[in-house]
Amino acid sequence: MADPFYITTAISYPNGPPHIGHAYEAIAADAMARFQRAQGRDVRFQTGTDEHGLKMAQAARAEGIEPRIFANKMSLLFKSMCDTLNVSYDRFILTSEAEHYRASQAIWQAMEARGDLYLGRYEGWYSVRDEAYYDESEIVANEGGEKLSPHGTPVEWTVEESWFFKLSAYQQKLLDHYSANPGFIQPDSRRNEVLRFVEGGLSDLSISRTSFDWGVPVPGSDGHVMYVWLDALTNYITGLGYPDDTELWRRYWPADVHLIGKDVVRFHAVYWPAFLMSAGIALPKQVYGHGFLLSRGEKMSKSVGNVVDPMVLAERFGVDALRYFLLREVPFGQDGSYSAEAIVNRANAELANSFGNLAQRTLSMVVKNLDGILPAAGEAAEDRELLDQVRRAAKEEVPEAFDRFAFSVGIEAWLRAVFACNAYVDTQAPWALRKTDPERMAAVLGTLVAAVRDLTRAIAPIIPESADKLLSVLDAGVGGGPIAQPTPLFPRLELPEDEEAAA
RNA sequence: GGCGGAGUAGCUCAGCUGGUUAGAGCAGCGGAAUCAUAAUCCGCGUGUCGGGGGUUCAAGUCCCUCCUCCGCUACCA
Repeated sequence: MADPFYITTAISYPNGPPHIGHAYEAIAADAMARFQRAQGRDVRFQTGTDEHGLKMAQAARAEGIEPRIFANKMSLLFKSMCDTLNVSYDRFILTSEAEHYRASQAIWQAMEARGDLYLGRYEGWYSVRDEAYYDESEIVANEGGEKLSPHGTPVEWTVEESWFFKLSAYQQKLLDHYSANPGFIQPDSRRNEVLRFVEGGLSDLSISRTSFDWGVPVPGSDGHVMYVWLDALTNYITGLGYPDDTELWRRYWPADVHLIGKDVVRFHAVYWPAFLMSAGIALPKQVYGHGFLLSRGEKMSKSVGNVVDPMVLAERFGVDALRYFLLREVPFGQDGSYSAEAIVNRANAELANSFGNLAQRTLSMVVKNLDGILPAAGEAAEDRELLDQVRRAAKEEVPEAFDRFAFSVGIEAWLRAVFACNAYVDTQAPWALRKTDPERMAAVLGTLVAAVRDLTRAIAPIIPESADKLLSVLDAGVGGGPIAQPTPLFPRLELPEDEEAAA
């Protein structure tokens, strides 16, 4: 049986609709999942939403509905985003599901049985109106000397009973794990930050709350619900059937990679492995913290009004153009910049003009001059040379890069091969051969067909819909039957009027 | 404050353990071609490699220092 590969995204916090960052992570994880499937791995891919915690409870209250109703409603937006973007998840998990409660309580009890949990007191500046604790550094005083939260609400020093996890006991174990598994946290820049953080010492972690009740109840401790991150992280094993000894569990745990944003690296690279060690569960093989997408170089925020709705982009530019852009433009792991004109430029130059047009001109000539019958690849030196180059890109360079999340690197290698094909077309000039040497023309077109097929398969994880469309045309000709007159794969995009003004 | 990263052509960036005339893509300019979504191909890049100092036969590439930006983290008020 094929080698298993379990990949997860972080679960999204749906206190608002999905933004481009959620789409980015889902698309990257999907590209990896599709790539690994194409490599023959037995892939399990999980994503979902994280619905507990104070902010969700507050957002629900603002809409005047129950947290659970609100959560389910918002979660649907994320699921439908994934569906629209062709994100091929096997499991879309909701942390409000009953089985997730069971899994979260089970891991709690396993940690408790280890002796790592104790009841203590959590103290801090608490705002009754916000139902939230604020750090000392966030507190400001007004003219009367009254302490205020960042939102201007009064705060008071509050002491609350809370369960704690002995995170401090895991400092050395974590450091040992990091050094024994250098690839555990990627990229290296994130790894170094985590190392320094852990080396600096770990405090015990407050893992329950009594100030609100929208969460997983702590077993045997009325009034306490679990700290939202404890239950959120548990989603990765809930989805495999934990705590039951299921087939999924035996097959896919430990996960191959948790793909997450750089903002939540600490939760995944410090807290989660410590929880798992405590519960006696194997650790995931890798935590990969990707970068953020910036809007024209600036952080997206609701107040600036530059938050981008991925569904609008997909509608405007096409799902594959969007997927391609996000993975092509930004070196994965780093922050990157997005803009409408950048999408249009990439999609037009690389997808429509270079690759789409290569397929179009090739297939058009096959239909027009060979009655749509796919010819065999040529045997001349220049034919072999081209195919060698294409195959080196498609079967070595692209997979090597994709395997380590270096999507932009792989796509660049792919593009160089596409350029080589276009140069080959111009050099060979099959339209001239049509009159002088029809056999040679067929050999040239056959070479191109073979090249296009390899290139399409290589890029399929990035642009699955378009790749499938093209491959189905090519496959139709495999039995010797004629292929139909092709239609352009990628429309040339126009920059929308309002974006032109903004540019 | 501490730790880390970055500052290279108009733009985005490559440049590994120091070594031939510092590179790529995009944009721009010139030319060719006309099969194709006016889509392609070929040619053209003298930039104080952030500033200053130093080590070396030789430094974007090492050392010191200064400036700017970013990330993680600490702390004071």
